[in-house]
Amino acid sequence: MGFAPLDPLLHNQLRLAIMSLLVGLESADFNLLLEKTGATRGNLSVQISKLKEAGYISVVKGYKDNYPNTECAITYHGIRAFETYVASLKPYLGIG
Amino acid sequence: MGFAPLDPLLHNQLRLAIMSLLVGLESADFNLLLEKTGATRGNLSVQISKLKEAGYISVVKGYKDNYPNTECAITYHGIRAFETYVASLKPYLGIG
DNA sequence: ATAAACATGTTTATGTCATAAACAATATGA
DNA sequence: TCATATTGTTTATGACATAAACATGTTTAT
Repeated sequence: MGFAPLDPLLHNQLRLAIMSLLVGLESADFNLLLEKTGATRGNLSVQISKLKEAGYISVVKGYKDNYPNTECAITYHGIRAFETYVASLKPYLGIG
Repeated sequence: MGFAPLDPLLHNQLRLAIMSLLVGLESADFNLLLEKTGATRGNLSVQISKLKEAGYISVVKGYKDNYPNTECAITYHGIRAFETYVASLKPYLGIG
């Protein structure tokens, strides 16, 4: 029942929300994440970059209806990290 | 299933560990928290101060075996905040 | 008795990070 | 063509987490 270290990348409200959404979706574009998380565009852009940098999500830039479109999806590595984070966090919360 | 804001004071590994320990104990002194959390003294001191400042814990300074001793206990307000935090976090984790 | 080592915390300094504001590029509509 | 909207990126800054340095007193060794 010790306290395991928490992945700093996931221990952040916005990044965690992004990951939480992506584990339940095939993929999500920038605007969907924007709407679901309530973040600002700037912040969302930065945090997507960090998650991509870590290999937790894949990011594909394309176009949709003539406009730029950024499509995000969680990777296998990201799923593993998310699950590990959740498991590590539980003892802190008195769960499990 | 929206993402509620997370209490920034509790969304920190060390402060959360402190609170997690205190909800399960009558009280704990500085050294016990030090040992159980694995934190440095400086960091522990700072985070205890912040939790006290917020009224989440009470801090009583006394002496034990001739040495300074800092005894911490969670307050009712702290318990409420912790429970709220846990409840708010669950949707992020896909729990409940 | 004095110095060295130990015990318990606090304060300060600094590098990192989260965030919003400013910017860029393109598209659409009047 | 000018203004406005859409989609995102870059930058600037203020807050924060952390460790190092410091302060105060105690015990032990000599």
